[in-house]
Amino acid sequence: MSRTILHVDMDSYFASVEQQANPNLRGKPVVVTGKPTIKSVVAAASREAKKCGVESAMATWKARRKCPDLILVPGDPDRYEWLTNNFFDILRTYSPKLEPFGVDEAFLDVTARVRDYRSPVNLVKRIKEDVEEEFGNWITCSVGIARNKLLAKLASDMEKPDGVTRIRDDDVSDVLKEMSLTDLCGIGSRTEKRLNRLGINSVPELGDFSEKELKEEFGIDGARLKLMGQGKDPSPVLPASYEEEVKSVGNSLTLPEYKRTSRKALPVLFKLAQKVGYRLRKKELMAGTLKLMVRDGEFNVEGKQLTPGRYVDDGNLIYSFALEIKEELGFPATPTMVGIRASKLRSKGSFSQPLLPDRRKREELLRVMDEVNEEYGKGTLYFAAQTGAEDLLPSVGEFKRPGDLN
DNA sequence: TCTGGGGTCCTAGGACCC
DNA sequence: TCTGGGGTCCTAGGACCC
Repeated sequence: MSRTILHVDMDSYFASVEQQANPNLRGKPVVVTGKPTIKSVVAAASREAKKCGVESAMATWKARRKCPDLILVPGDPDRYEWLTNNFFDILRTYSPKLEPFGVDEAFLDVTARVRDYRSPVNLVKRIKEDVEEEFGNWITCSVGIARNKLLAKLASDMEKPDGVTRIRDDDVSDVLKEMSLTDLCGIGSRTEKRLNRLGINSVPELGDFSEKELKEEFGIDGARLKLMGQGKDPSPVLPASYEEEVKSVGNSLTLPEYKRTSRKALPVLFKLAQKVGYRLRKKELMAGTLKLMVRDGEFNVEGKQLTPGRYVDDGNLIYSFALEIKEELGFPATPTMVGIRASKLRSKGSFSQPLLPDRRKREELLRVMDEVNEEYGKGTLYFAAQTGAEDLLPSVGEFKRPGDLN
């Protein structure tokens, strides 16, 4: 039976949220960045900024050159996440089969509900009305309608912002002719190059290509690629909540030039460890695996992970394990980025053993620190080592006294 | 004026256990 | 003593997405 799948994509999400919240920003070229410095990059551009050629992932200095009046706004991830959950809740009232795709997109299988609205387009109109009612008229979404996720995603991109695009079954081959290989979600620049080497330069060519040869080149992905070339995608919409889906929590930072030595990078690593720890605690998660990543001067990224046999959510411990990994991994002479990622996550509630007194005190300390920082602003309380004084940093093995072990 | 920062999924090999 | 095969966990690395 034919399915009806929607792909709902918020337009210029972060930027629209800021414009909705602050009327002074409306109608103006706005860009949301991590930090509002000229060295960062564009996380989201308002439609006005896009008109001057500003794109996401563009360096802010470049964006400013394209658009001298550009307003930089620091992002507020917590607020976006909160809004995202509301957004998904709205969509769920139309179908429980909701699959979040990033923070501002979702697939929705409305096959069973289309009849109630006479046509999928009518159903989408209702969704758009709900979104406007909930978020205000500055926040809009674009929706693609098609028989599968691949095509729905393609469709939502065809008319933006505030668009509704339906790809009917009869139109699939005409639409695919107009698309480039990388327009298909799942084909990036690397895969495109490999396809080109096989003589495949367009989507229909991919669909017609020998499956056997595709499998020889891409292994198990070969069959999927051929289907993609034909506009086919059997994958189901997998219901999940945004929260449930978190598989890892990590932070990384490109080092400013004067910190690109092994020694100077350590305080940065310590800060990142604290940040990862804080985020884990806030989500009430513990991590069983930690990964340390470094990028060298040639932009090669190397990583090494460790599963220490215990679960952690304490930044100092995370740092301590990161140091252990570093001893094995070694650091490049000129590290340009460092990062820590925590995975193998378990909810804190699933640990039932009573804590040893040392551990309990430590937990209490962190809880108080987190509370103070939430109440009075980030960075109100921090460990002395976070000031960047290298001699205050914990060393390998610290925080791992016997009493600390599970 | 090279190239941020947050993620996901997949594969493949090795260790270990039954 | 030698043998096979399956399952699971861990790690490294690649590719892709927003």
